[in-house]
Amino acid sequence: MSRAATILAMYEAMLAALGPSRWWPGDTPFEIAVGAILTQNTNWGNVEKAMANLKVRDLLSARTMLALDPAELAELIRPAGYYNLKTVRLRNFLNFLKDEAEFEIESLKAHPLDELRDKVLAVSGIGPETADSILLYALEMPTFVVDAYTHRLMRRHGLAFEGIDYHELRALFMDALPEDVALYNEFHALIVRTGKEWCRKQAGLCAACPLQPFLGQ
DNA sequence: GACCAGGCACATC
DNA sequence: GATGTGCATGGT
Repeated sequence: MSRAATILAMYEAMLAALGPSRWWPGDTPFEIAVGAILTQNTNWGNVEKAMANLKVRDLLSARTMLALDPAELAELIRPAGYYNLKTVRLRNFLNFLKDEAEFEIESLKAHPLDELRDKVLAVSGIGPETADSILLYALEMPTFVVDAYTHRLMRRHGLAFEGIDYHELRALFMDALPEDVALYNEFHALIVRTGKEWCRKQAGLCAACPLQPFLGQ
């Protein structure tokens, strides 16, 4: 089987085992973008606590959050960890939304994908995974999200060389798959869900993992 | 108490 | 250009 065919077959296997994901967890494009920043190297459960702090105070809008005292914002997002750092990163992104979109995140959709991706990546604190998460899940633009689970999965299955970087791994998926927002969305979600369930950092591969049959291909 | 979780920027060599 | 380090909470 070609690598592209294997990748598609792995997708089908994960989908059959887990069912559709309905990602990203978040009600609005702005909420999704905030979650993408807060979840950097952090358990999603902690992010939910921070999001709840913002939501219950009705602060979940770009204009409102930028007007907040940074120290207050930091206290609200504290459960998400790295809260001082993430306060700076969030504010960098909020200023970007103000300058580039007059606080209307969805207006960013008017930009061509590659151009917008470069602009978002230029925001300090937004790296490739966060940028792609925002573009794919908040703005529904066709870019593939690579994360630690994706690296681990592809390495363990011998589908990517050791030390492959973000850009190369993203290209590997985008070359193998048709350009399809819904497919990219579901694929990344399934990789994360599969990783959480069966493929933690130090765990061996579990026989029950839907991807077990693909080992060694 | 150690390890882990949907990264990123920056320092240093 | 590669490698190391700081950032921090909460669950297992």
